Amino acid sequence: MSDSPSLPSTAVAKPTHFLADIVASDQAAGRYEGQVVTRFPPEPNGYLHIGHAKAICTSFILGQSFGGRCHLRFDDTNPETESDEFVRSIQGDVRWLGFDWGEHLYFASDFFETMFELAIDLIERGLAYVDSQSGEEIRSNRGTVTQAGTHSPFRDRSVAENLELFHKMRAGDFANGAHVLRAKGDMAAANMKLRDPLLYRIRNTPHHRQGAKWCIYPMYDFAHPLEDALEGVTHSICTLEFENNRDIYDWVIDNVDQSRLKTQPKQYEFARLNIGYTVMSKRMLRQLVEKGHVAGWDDPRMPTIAGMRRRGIRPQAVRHFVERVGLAKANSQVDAELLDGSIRDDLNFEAPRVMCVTDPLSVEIRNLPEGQVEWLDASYWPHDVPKTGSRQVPFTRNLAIEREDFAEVPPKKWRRLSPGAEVRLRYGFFIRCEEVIKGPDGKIEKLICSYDPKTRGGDSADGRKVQGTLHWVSADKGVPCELRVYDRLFRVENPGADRDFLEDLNPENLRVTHGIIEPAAASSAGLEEQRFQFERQGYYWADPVDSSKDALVFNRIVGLKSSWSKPALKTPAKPKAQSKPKKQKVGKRPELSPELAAAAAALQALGAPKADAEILVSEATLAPWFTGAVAAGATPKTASSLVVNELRRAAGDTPLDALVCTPEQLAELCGLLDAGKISSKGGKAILAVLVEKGGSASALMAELGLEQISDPAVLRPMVEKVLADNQANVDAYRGGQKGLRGFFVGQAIRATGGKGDPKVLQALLTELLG
RNA sequence: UGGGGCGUCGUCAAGUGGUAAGACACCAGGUUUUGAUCCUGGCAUUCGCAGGUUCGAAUCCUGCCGCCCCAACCA
Repeated sequence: MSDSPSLPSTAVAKPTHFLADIVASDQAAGRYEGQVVTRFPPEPNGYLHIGHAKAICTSFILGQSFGGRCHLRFDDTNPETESDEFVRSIQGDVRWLGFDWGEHLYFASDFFETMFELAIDLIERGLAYVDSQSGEEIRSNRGTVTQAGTHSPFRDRSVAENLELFHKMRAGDFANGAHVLRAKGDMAAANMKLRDPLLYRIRNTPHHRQGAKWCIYPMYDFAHPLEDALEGVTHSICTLEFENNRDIYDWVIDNVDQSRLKTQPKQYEFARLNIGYTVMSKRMLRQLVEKGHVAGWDDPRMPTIAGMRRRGIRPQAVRHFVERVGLAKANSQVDAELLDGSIRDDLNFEAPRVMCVTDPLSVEIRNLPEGQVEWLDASYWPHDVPKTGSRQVPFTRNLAIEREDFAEVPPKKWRRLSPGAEVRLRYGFFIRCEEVIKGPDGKIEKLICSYDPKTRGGDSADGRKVQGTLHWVSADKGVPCELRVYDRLFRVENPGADRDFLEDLNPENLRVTHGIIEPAAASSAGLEEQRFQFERQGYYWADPVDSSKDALVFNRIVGLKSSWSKPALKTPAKPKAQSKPKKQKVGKRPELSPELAAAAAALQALGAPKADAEILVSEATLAPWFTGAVAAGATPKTASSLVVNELRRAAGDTPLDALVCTPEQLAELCGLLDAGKISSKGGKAILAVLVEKGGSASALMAELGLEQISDPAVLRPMVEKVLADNQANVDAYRGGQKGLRGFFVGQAIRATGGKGDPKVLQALLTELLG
């Protein structure tokens, strides 16, 4: 679009999901003059969460990758819950994710005047009326899912009266709820949303952007399509629960004054994101904050964008996660592990490795004199991260190691420290534990160790091996710090499924410890959003709110994956593959009514198989095709099969009694099929043309070149060539990979230009492949 | 219950009549001064179930089963 050069469209890879298919085909068909405009339309009444991130990424990337754009629009049509605070936080969150709406920032409220005019126009054309029923009356007169609603007694008010009332509504002459504006829909519609949907309601409440200008506000179903159309949106993407609203969306677009609309957008729905062990609903998130279960909307345990940001997750990780999750229409719940994995993948190449002991146990190096400092060079990066850089780490007499890295009685396969054992201190020396000092309560207070000066850097001169490598920090030179280790917010995968969701809260979703960090890391913590990997512990960064130079506070962003856990604490793995119940009860096929049964029997008498006959009588337009074709000489079985299995699909949206072809033409096609002149595939190709244009089946066969080749002598060399050209697959097939059969059939059919008789081809293949 | 959707590996998800992609998880080996990373290999004879059509069906037809959404003056 010429007026919007703001979004670089080249950098974004094209997605491959179903919405991308729709956009691509719209562009190919030249709809919207090839333009693609999407929008992200949050209501400013809460903070954005990771579910919104999916919607944001989807809409922005879809727009950008097809050379279009994506708008940010605030759907602020309900003044009672909305505020500027949310407008600001949402903008910040979208920007943080890396998206830019350029000049295309909109507010539904900026369109209020236009919407009002459009509503007036609807009233003038008799398509909307002012209803003065109470809310309760409106509800009860709407009917139920199985019963039609009843018309409002006010439905037939004159245009003049409607106009007058609506203007008075706007003027503030009425109390909340006194009147509403409704569209004249269909009170008997199966889709409840179409039963005279509400367009406007009275709300004597000031609006966060419009002030006291309005006291009537448009409803979502009226406002949303208009916002889209007024902005020039082409593809309006939302979540599955709006599927039922699509009909009104279209109604509004179709019935409103067309000259005011920039585009005629269409709505498409995708499945919202769900993740295990957390909640995503605004209501539940608000409760967590308001009841103090978390410290705020940006608490690092929250699935909010603000929470993730404060936790230290980078937007790149979120975007990668959304990409991995995919996009479809099936309700689903993503494994929480996928998010963690995405965060680790991102940080693995971003975070320099440093050492921090999160739960210190004192170690005294007996043979290193007090005051002596061995400075050791330590790389910031492991061998497989292509980055360079290192720092000096002090090794002194008093050290700290992780309390859980020592076991007085080591379990099997223990690769850490234990009495008498030797381990390597990373980048440092080998040490051996010689003495364990306990306090009066029996708790281990200190380990007395010796170090081997000849192992400086971590390699022994004599080639002796050590059972493991531990991270450590000099207690003399290290810096104390607070560590906040976050775990899953909830202890069950589906919070609230069996009880109040608050009872499912994980009591250990935050563990605070006091540790010690090496000096080099301490001095760069908090600088330029510095993230670290604390070796063998996880990824951390300084909390942006609570950490300071004098009092370091680190958030654990995500732990490292570990294939080791203490046997006693080993978390029970997910219940292993409880394979689904293979059998399920099969339902009964409903009985045919006596009339239909008689009709079916008559068709059976004509030669139709029983199952086909029952289907043929199920729709009035179906049976004539069968009887007509049989009357024209078609074999009953072929005719019924064609009508039942193929005709309707080939007809598409065209009613069967409006097709241009005739039962006689169908009969001719049956004859070709029966005579083996064409394959079933060729028959379908002909049928597709027949329903569109009609004509002679045999003429079409000649025209389309579909006449079947059935002579084995002609086909054999072609099949032989296919096998010769695919020797590797032949070997694999003979080696037992029988699935390749389909590959050969496909190849053989292609080799014959689609004309080879599949039956003969199959026989040849059987013979030649053995 | 009427209507609208959706069922493909433990979890997501491609595939629309011709070899059941890929990712995460998992398992087994290898590298490793992080029990991490990385590398290699394995991981759906079968697509909710049952019939039918077809040389050939996850894909077409019929029926059934299961889950989600809709009866706010919320969005």
